[in-house]
Amino acid sequence: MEITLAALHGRWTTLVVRELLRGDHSYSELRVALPTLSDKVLSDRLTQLGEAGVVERDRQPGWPPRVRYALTPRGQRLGPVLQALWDWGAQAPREDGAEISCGTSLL
Amino acid sequence: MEITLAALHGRWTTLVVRELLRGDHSYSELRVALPTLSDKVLSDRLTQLGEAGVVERDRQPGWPPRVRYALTPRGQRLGPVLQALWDWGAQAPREDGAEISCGTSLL
DNA sequence: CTGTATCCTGAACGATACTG
DNA sequence: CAGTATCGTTCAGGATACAG
Repeated sequence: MEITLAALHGRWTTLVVRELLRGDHSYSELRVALPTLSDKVLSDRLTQLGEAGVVERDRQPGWPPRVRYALTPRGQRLGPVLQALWDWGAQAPREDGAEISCGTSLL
Repeated sequence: MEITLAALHGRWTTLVVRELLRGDHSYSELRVALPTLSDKVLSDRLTQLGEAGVVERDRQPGWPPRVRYALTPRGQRLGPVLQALWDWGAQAPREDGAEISCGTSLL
């Protein structure tokens, strides 16, 4: 559990993972999708996630430089985890019973 | 999802919740079960979790003061969430396939 | 017993500017 | 395009002492 929390450490990490769950992205695509993150933080998170074995960096030769970020198999398995986080947050306001009916997905 | 992460905010929050998933506890029982937390942090987490509607504080009259902390129904529903975090962390080291066979539980 | 008050440190965050 | 460097701010966390 500590491992997971360490991998997801940081306020924005889950958002980055969520974005990559939809498919791989370039750096600028991530920047557009997550405008609240500064360059530094986005870079930090990508590095951290790389070290955690969650994302893979694919640098393509040529000019201009193109880099694609994709989830590793291990990263893909974070899908259910994020879904669990999402679900609890979505149903949390209700005291008990009577959950939100539709099967909302985070994707 | 932000709601969930806000509720679980802090390095030690999940450990407090995990402890309370086993049943309600007094303050001193929590302190013994979680020796790594300073008084301040434990108090902070309990207050935060109270405001998040996850734990309930039950102050009993008389002397010496006795207080019991218990999860609300909403807090109980964090069980599967923590389990998801636990599971990912437990299987993460393996690249793919061949998971840890036993159905380890965090409780 | 059950906490709160205070002070301190280190880490995350955010903005901006700059490099390969 | 894809980042890194630097700097200042903010905030969680740890230790200790004190209070209801």
